[in-house]
Amino acid sequence: MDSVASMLEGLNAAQKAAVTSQSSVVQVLAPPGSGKTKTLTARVAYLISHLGMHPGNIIVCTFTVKAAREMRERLTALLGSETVNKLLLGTFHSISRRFLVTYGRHIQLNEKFGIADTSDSKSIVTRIIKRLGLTIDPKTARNRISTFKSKGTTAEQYAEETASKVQKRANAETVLRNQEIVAVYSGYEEHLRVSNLLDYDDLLVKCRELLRSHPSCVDHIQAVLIDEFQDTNHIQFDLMRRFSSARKVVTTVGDPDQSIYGWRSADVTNLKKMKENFPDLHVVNLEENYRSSGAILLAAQEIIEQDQSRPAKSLMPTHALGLSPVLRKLPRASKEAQWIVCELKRTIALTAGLLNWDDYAILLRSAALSRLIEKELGNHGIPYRMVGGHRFFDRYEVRLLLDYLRVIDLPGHTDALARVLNTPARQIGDGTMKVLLDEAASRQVSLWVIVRGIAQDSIKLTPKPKRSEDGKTKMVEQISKQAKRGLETFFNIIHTSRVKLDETSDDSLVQFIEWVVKKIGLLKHLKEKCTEEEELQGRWANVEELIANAEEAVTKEYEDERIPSHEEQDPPEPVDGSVPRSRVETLRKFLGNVALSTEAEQKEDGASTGHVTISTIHAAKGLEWPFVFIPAVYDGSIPHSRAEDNDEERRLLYVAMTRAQAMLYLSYPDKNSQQGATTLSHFLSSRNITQHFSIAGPTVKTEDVHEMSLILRRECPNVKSIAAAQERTRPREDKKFLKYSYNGEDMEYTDDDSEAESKKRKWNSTEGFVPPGKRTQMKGFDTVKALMDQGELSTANTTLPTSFTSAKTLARSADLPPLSVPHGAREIAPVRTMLQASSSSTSKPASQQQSSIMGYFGKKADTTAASTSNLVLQPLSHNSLCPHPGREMTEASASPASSFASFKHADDPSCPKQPAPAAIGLSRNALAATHGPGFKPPTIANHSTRLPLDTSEANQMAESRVTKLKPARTLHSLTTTTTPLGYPMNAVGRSYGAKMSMNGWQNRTHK
DNA sequence: CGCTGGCCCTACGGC
DNA sequence: AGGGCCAGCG
Ligand SMILES: Nc1ncnc2c1ncn2[C@@H]1O[C@H](COP(=O)(O)OP(=O)(O)OP(=O)(O)O)[C@@H](O)[C@H]1O
Repeated sequence: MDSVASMLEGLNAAQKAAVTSQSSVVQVLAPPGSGKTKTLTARVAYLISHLGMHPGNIIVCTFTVKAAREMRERLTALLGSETVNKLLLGTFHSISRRFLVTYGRHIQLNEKFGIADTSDSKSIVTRIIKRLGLTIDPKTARNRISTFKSKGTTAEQYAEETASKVQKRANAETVLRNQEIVAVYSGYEEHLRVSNLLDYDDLLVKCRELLRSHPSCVDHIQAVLIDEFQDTNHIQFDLMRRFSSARKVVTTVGDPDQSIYGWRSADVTNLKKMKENFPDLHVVNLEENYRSSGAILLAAQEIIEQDQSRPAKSLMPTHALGLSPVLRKLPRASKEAQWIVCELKRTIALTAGLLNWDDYAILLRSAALSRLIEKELGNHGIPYRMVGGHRFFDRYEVRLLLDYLRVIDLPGHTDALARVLNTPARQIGDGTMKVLLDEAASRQVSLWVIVRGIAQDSIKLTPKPKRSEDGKTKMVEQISKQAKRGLETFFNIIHTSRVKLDETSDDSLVQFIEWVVKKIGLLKHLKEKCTEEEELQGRWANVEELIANAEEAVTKEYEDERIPSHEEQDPPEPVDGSVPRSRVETLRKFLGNVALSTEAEQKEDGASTGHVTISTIHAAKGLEWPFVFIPAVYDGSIPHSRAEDNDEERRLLYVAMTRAQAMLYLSYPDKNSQQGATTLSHFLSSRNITQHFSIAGPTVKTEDVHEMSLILRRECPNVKSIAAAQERTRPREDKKFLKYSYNGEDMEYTDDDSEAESKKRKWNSTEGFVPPGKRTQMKGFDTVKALMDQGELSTANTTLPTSFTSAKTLARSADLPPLSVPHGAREIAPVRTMLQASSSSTSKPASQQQSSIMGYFGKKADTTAASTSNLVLQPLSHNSLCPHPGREMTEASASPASSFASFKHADDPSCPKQPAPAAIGLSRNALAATHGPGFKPPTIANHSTRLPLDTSEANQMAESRVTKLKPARTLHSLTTTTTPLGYPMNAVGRSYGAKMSMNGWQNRTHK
């Protein structure tokens, strides 16, 4: 079938196996960047176009709103928007919400329910704690309650548990605390119930309740697909089972190493529970990484392998080693921000149009770290966007308007009501508020009923006796005249708005909101609040953005509120898709979307140059960028001082690093914002790690740009424009505060010619940066080059610096099997052999080499390791240096344009027979392999047929490289062959990748 | 009693 | 940046 073929285009064999699996339950377990999401997407397409499933009968769950958006885009490219809009696609929460809106009445749920967001929950909990005079911290209480809910423990169950503990005379203090929690928990649940609110956990809990008692709601569901399964919690697992109960067709993808949501009860063991629940589970592992450069992966791999409990797993780069990642120390956070921006501007200029601002991301452990960076970006007029963290919908002015809308929709929403009742000020202060709330409590009605009653004079509060100054007592109204007037004003706003909302009219939701804004006098209120014009502008712009967002939310064709049941699943062509539902419903849908999305979706204005993304690491999950900066990598920030799970913090760093495609920068300030001295994150401080980093950013030579274009699969700017860019760009080198990184002096490097030297500096964990002259111990990235540079190619000549006392290290490398080869390696052993063999051509000291390779493949040796490992030390023949025979090799060596490495030889007599052609060839090959036999690797020559780049120019480019460019950068390509980075997958009979076993994953998930 | 302004504290992560 | 708290004023 042609459509299937096109659907499978660009997938490797293992991915295809997962996509086309005839097994009903498929689980893809694979490392970052291996194409899990891509596979899941293709599987959806396969289920629809090959197996003929109806898109309306397929549930696709992602973990974040952003991921859902990304998935929607990818699917739309495959299937077209009409099909994709019918899918039940979204987060667990949004899908659950839709089921509850549609069928909630079956479980006595008022389907007009509102959603209690974080600040609602917080204020409810705080109020209860105050009312009961408890001592527990509201945030702790809220977290505990959420944990109970997501594990399925109800308030009653927990109360019983606690009671039984009391009888067992458990620790008195804990019992007391638990009793407080019991009280808050039940009070909280009660409050939600009477306000007709569901909190985030309730959406899942209630949906499960619905499906438990009415499984027929999902009778029509033919397939369930779930991304990022490692971050699902107990209830979500159960929901997955129930969603799929009719056909039991499930596809999940996940990676235990990327589990970063344990703090909200995500449970990695859900991965292993799949096997228990679905014995005929088909497990597919993917091993090739298509995202990142080899150097980035080496560094990231080294990080994750610090986790001792983690089994070794393989992760094969498909790209060349690429540019060395950077780890940089700066004097202060403000300087760190300056350096980042400087480096941003330098690299975007030097890459001559290869990149735009969209290609940069700055990933943060906590959102608060963004402020200095935002300021600096603003100073330089660089467009940026903050994702995650401090939320747009939590801004004062946005929140205020939203709360009004929520009260209009649901006057029983007491918390929202309490927040807006006296904003803008209406003489309804604390005193009045207390009177109103007490009255509501004693009458057992909502606050709204009291407000309405007083405003309409149907409720009159009896005056209370009060002692005046002269000692006499007299009767005083509980509600002052001014307060009463305020209540009337407020009631009027809500009431008339509500009437307007209900009446049939052609007005859109946007017009309605604008009307409400006027009615509130929001602009006037903001004018009074803001002291500066600029602030007002900003806040008003936010209000406008919210309104624009409402328009968008409503015009979205997908996410019909109600889930079409199976009878009506293929409804006759809608008379007119735009027939509006009632405006109340539209408003409710908008408010629901708001509560379930972190950020307002923003439209890009016109033809822009894109924007830099600033994001929390959590929110960056599943995404990728060509250039990634991770500032503030110091202890206390990451791992965060309040984090409970150190391993999870490490995985967080791993996730952040593996977002990068071509270039990765880590940095930290010497002093944190409170002037306290910081230390480099202990995840990064060991020599094993720092060896993977350089101190300064790349020089960005022509060949670097070319290599980046290969990694990014983009067309490479031509030589002329790159040269011109280099001519233009100032500064050309990354030297801002470089000296500080080197010796801790708070001074800026000015223009001088010592960069070349400083560029060679590498990290040393104990001494900071070691000047190149003193450095003798090097591994990994720069080893080969350095050894060549220094002519130190034998063990004897390589002395270890004292800071790197090596007895232990050497022992370690000697004791352990020298190479751990992943399970699947057997299939590609001949190739690997060549690669390993070639690596010894540099006569690197065996111990160094081993630990470097081991570091890549994991500490725990595989059983296959021993046999293969011997090969490392085998002598090699020149032939064996060619890892990809046939056409590829011929091309690589014959066409000057196809390999930079080949020029290295012409140029550099110090390495007469380096296996350099393999380097670029590797990445080319990898590309070719993933694109099938017909694929032409994007060499310059090929570009000339596709680009408006004429042959003479191409020749020029090739020539310029031969004659003019100093091929310093071939180093990294060369190094590619010294570690088993990637392998030419089309060189051997190719059952690579597809392994239907749990492999290394098994160990972890069966713990 | 309520409003306003100023001060300090405090910020992990997100559906 | 926002919330809580206090002082001073209407
Ligand atoms: N077979 C392939 N050939 C070429 N590129 C691929 C292939 N599979 C995936 N990619 C690319 O690799 C990148 C990462 O893919 P994807 O986001 O699906 O990985 P992932 O496993 O979901 O990563 P993560 O675990 O970080 O979410 C994407 O740019 C994707 O287009």
